[in-house]
This record gives sequence, structure tokens and C-alpha cells, in this order.
Amino acid sequence: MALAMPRIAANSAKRARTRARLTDAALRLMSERGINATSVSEIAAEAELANGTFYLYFHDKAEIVAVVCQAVTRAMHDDMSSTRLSLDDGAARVAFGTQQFIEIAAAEPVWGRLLVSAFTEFAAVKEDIAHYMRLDVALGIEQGRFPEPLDEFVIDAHLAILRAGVIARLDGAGPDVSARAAEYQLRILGMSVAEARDVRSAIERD
Amino acid sequence: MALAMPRIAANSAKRARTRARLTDAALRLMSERGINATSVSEIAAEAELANGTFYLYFHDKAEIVAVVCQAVTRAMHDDMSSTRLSLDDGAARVAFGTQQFIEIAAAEPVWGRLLVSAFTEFAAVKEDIAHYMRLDVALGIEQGRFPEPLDEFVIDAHLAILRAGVIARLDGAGPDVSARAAEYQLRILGMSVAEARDVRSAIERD
Amino acid sequence: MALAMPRIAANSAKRARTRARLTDAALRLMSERGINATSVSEIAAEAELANGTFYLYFHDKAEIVAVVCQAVTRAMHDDMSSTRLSLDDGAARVAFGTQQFIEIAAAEPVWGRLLVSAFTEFAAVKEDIAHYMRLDVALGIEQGRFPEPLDEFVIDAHLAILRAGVIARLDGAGPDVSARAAEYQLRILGMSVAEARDVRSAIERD
Amino acid sequence: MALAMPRIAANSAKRARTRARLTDAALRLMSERGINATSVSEIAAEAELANGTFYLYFHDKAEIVAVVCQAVTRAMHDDMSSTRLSLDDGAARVAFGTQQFIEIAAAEPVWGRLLVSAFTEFAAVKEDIAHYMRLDVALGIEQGRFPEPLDEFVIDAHLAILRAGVIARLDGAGPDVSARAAEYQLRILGMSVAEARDVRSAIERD
DNA sequence: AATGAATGAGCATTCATTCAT
DNA sequence: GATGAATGAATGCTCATTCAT
Repeated sequence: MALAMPRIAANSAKRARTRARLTDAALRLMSERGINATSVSEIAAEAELANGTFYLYFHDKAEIVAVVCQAVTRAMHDDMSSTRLSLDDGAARVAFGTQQFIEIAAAEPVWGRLLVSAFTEFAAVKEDIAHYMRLDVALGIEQGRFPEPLDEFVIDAHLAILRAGVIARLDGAGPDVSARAAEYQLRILGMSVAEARDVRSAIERD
Repeated sequence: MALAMPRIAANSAKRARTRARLTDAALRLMSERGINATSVSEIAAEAELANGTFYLYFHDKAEIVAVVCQAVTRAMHDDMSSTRLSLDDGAARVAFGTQQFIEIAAAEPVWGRLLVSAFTEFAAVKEDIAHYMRLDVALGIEQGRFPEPLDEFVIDAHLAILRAGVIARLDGAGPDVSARAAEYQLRILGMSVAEARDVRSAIERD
Repeated sequence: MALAMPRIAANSAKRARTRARLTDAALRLMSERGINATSVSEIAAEAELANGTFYLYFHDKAEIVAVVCQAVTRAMHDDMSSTRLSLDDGAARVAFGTQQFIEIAAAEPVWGRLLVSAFTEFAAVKEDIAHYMRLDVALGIEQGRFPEPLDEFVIDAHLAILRAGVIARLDGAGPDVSARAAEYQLRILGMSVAEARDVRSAIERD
Repeated sequence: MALAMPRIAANSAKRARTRARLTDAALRLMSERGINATSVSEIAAEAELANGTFYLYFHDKAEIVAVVCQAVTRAMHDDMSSTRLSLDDGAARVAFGTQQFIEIAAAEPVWGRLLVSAFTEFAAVKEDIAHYMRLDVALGIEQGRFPEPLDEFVIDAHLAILRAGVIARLDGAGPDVSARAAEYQLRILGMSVAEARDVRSAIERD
């Protein structure tokens, strides 16, 4: 037992490392060439593993796509959440979340490109981002910052603006795009141009 | 000559019929599975034609994609343009265009789904729609209806809202979605909630 | 009957004309792109005829190839034969035949290219040319101009030199190539360098 | 390590075996039907492998053609070169090279037929053989054995004779053909019938 | 646990040939 | 006689997935 434990631990640690090699490789490749244009063999090769090893860690090509997308969305949320949660104002949270999301995507284009790819084809990614958006918008509504009740289409519209912002930014647009995306969302939620600008410019970025 | 006419007519009518069978099949399939996920063989099979017959009518897979997308966008524009052009107010045009677009897409889900697919996978369609949007927004700006100058990201945001509206509507959301999408666009352009509602509700649909 | 006769004649004349359109088209196309790279549809199109019309005149693609090749070899022989037959010396005939063949091929590259293509793939063409070569060589042997008896391989060697000459000429080599090819053949037949040169330079070209 | 070795060896041995199955199949088929008339699927089927397996071993159809042709030309050169290089006389080298080449092609008709096909359809093979021919002819000229300077058409003529010899031999002609081909080449180079016979008959075959 | 050889269905495209009109 | 629409097998090539080792 005393011997077995470390071995198991070592094995599972190794498993985790190998798995990470695969997801890293997939992330790199898929962000460069797009999800569909990346083959399982290429992922395995990039991870310096054999072709068949892939299927010891993932059931499917679809599975690694899901895993990688989830990992990226989680990483992006981790990058943002402490500051975002320190904001009391729902409107500020909405603006901050969007602006930061777009800026992180621009700073880590690998993440950004993958998410843009995944947005259309993998509902889970969209849903994961929508989840946080809903919380922030709901908070703002509760605080009386936005005049209309929460509904699903307003979230769809927010996701659409977010996605458009990421695409524009990856396409070479300047950082004003993320500020504009954030203000557009606040306007959609019912704020005037002036209010939206004030909320957004009150946010200090790190 | 009296004999030749009907033959030529019959042949060219047959050609047109077969071509239509192919474009119809392509439209149906591409709207269901997406443009890239539809193969030439599937199109031929759906049209109950042999594989090679496809290439008697289209040079390329790309050609039928272009033809089908153009046909659908033209059909949608035809459905809308006379009324849209009769509107003098740029803001009304923006709202009308978006609302109608989404409602037509909902009434002809095959068109709608194709366009959603084309948006991502076939840039020309996006650009075609963007073109009309730019005209209407520019008109509104010129008329002093919108406070900010025209720029590309505001068009991106409009397209994003339009697309989100179509998707939501095809997903089962009610007709209020198209009204909301139109109002959101007006808010993005700087109108207040009340102004946006007034512009939008002033529009009579046929 | 009096009426039928001319009609049949007219028809068969028309048939011949249409057939000629097809063989001309085939000749043009096959000499440009090679035999295998020319499709039946292309031939029909070049002849301004419908696809299926081709099969009213030829059983096969192979058949038109044979017909065209035969026509070209016959045309080349026609271009040469009167002068060639006026030469009494077998050695002169051999040299003249080869030199003229290569020069005609250079002057009518369409013919030349087709024959080079056909040489390898269509035994009949080779045999047709070999036939005349055999006659001339046999005559020279009979006249005591060549020391060795006729055999098949000496004819193969002559054809090989002829073909090499045509290829070189079509490839841009100058007219000395045809003179050299003729002299090489005479040397193969046993003549000395000086004799071969004398025979060959005695020939006056038109 | 002691365990890994056999596995690696076994795997690479298996790889080599499969690759050999493919090249053997390609050689057999291409020699029978010609290079261009042999499809990748036919090669795979002849090797009793799946279609796609081919592409695990060769990037391209062109690659296996190159590999097979190179292998055969190298094998032929290996069969000849030691003896050929031991000959000091350029004329003897020319004659020996050609005679041996034809005899090996006759002894290994699969090689012979492939080379005949490659001559027409795969220029590199022709050039490879021409290279050695040029060396030998140049040597003979330098030694004063041949009266005329080296030029490209004389090499073309040599290749043509060589090819004709291989074809005749594969077609059932006797071994005298290779001797005759060699003598014809020497005659082309300017030697008299007697000199050519002497040079050629001085060569002892292994 | 890992390997990597092998599979086979799939893709876009071409073309000789047939046949109803 | 002529048409041209239609066929379907074939080609080179890719790739997700399986499995013996």
C-alpha cells in the first residue's frame, strides 16, 4: 500500500500531464487553423505522442474540443473574476466583463480565435459565457440600473456584441473597440449614451 | 423553325428545372447542416441526380454556394426593398430592415438557416447585408437622428444583433424578438429607449 | 430514285464534312494537350457539335485517335512521296524520307506532336511509318548500298532515330537535327561518316 | 531498453515490409500497364492494403513513381557499374553499358517495362541514364575514338537506340539485339562497321 | 500506458459513354 | 441526323477511428 499509493499518484499525475500536452497542442493548433481544419493526428503529433494515444484520453475529437473550449473560458473568467466581483455596480460589472473579455482575447489571440470558432459550433461555450453575463445583468436590473426585465434575447444580444468585439479586435481593430462594445451593451440595456460612457470610463483597468 | 422552337424551349426548360432541383437541394441541405458540412454528393443525391450531373450545372462547389446565397439574399431584399425605400427616415429604415429581415427569416426558415450559416462561412453574404445597413445608418446620421459618426464596428454590432435575432427566432422565440432587435440597434446608435420604441412602433408592416 | 440519289449524296457529303470537323478538332486539340488529356466533349465542342454527336461518327475515343493518326501519317507521306519516289538510290530515299519527315513535323508542329504522342501508344502509326522505311532500306540493300541484310531491329532503330529527331526539333533544336538524324541512319546501315554525308548533302530540298 | 529494441525493430521492420509491398505492387503494375495508367487504388489493392494506407508511406502518387523508378535505375546501375568502370576505353564503355542495360532489362522484364514507360512519362529517369551515357561518350571523344564533338542530339539518338533495344528484347527478340544496339551506337558515333564489331566483341560478359 | 500501422468511408472532381427527344 | 442531359465509375487524396503489439 505504501508503495502503491505514490505509484498511483505518479501515474495519475503523468496521465494529467499527458492529457495537458494534448489539450495544449489542440488549443494551439485549433486557434491557428480553426477547429475543423485541425486533425486528431496533427494534435497528437504536436503533443509528441502517437496517433492512437489520443483515444486513451479522449473518446472523440468532439470531446477534446469541448474540453479545450471549457478550459479557455474558465481561464478567461479566472483572469477577470476577482476584479469583476469587487465591483458592486451591476452595470460596471457588465461593462468590465465585456471590455476585459475582449482585451484578454486580443492579448491572447490563441484563446480569442478558438472562442470565436467555438461560439458558432459549440453551444456549451456560449452557454458558459452567457451564465456570467446573466448574473451581472440580473444584478444591474435588481439595482435599478436597467429599466427592463431580464430575458433571454437580451443575453443573446450581449453575446453577439461580445463576439463581434473579439472578432474586430483580432482583425486588427484598436482597443477602443472593447470600450465601444461595453457601452453598446449598456445602451442595449437602456442606458443613455452619457450614462453608458460614465459607467464605462469609471472602470480602471489593471 | 416551328419545330425547333419547342425543342429548344423544352431543353432549356429542362435544364432550368434540373438546375433548380440542384439549387433547391443545396438550399435545403445547407440550411439544415450548414454550408461546409454539405457535400456535392449529398446535393446530387437529394436532387435525385447522379454525382457527375452536378458539374454540368456548376463549375464548383463554391459556385453553387455563391448562387444559392445570392439567390436567398436577393429574394430577401426583394421582399423588403420597396417598403424600406419608401421610408424617408434613416432610423425607420434601419429598424424596418432588421425587423423585416428577421421576420422573413422566420417565415422562411430554410432561408434563415442558410443565411446564419453563410454569415460565418461565406463572407460575401455578410458584406452584402452590411452594404444596405451602412446606407441606412449613414442616412440616419446625415439626418441628425444618430449622434455618432459612422464607423465599421457599429456596423459589425448591427450585423451581430441581426444574426442573433434570426437565430433566436429560428430557435422558437416569438415575433417580439425582431422588434427588440430593431430597438436594440437604434439604442446602439444612440437613441433613448423611448425614441427607439416610437420609431419602431411607427412602422406598419404589410 | 432520281430524287433520292442526290439526297443520299448530299447527306453523305454532309456526313463527311461533319466527320472532318471532328477529326480536325481532335487533331488540333490532341496535338496541343496530348492524346490522353483531350476529352471527347472537348473535341465535340471544338467541332461546334453536341457531345453525343461524336458517337454517331466514331464508335470509340480510340477510333478517332486511330483515324486522326492515320490521316496525319498519310498526309505526311503525301507531302513527301512524289519527290522521294523520284530518287533512285535507296540510301538517298532513306535519308530524304527521314529528313523531310522531321522538317515537315517541325513546319506542322500539330502533326509532329500528335505523331510523337501516338508513336508510343498506337502501334498502327508506328507500323505505317515502318512500312515505308522498310521499302527504302530494302531497296538500298538490294542496290548494294548497305552491307547487312534487312531485319526488324534495324527498322526499330530507324524509327527510334526518326522519333528522337522530331522530338528534338519540336523542342527547339535547329534544322541541322534532321540532317544529322538522316546521316545517323545511314551510318547505322553501315555507311561511313563521309559516305553518309555525301548522300545526304546530295539531296536538294524544295 | 532490452524490451524496447525488438519492438522498435519489429515496427520498423513491419514498416519496411509494408513499404516494400507497396513499391513491389507499384513496380509490377506500372511495368504492366504503364506509369500513368496505374492508379493509387490499384497499387494499394495489389499490395492487399487499404486505399489510405498508401498515404502513410508516400506523400503523393508522384513520390512512389520517383521512388520506384529510382530504385530500378539504381539497381540497374549497380548491376553494371563495377565492370563498366573497369573498362578504360570510352567506346567499350558505351557498348558495354548499352548491351548490359538491354540484357538486364530482358532478364528482369519488370524493370525493363517500367523503364520503357518511365522514359516517356517520367523525364528524370531518362536524364539519369543520359548522364552516364554522356560521360562515356565524352570519354571516347577525349580518347580520340569518335571523330565528332559531343552534342545533345547524339545523346538523344543513343537513348532512342537503347530504348528501341529494350522494347525489341522485351518483345521477344533474341540477345543479338543488344549487341546490335551497341554497335549501332558506335556507328552513330562515327566508327566503321568493322571497328564497332571489334570493340563490341572484345567485351566479355560476366 | 503507449504505440503507430492500418482501415475504409468520404470528398471534390472528371470523363467516356448512353439515350430520350 | 443531331442533340445535350444524364450517368456512374474512377481518380487522387484526407482523416477519424480501431486494434494488435
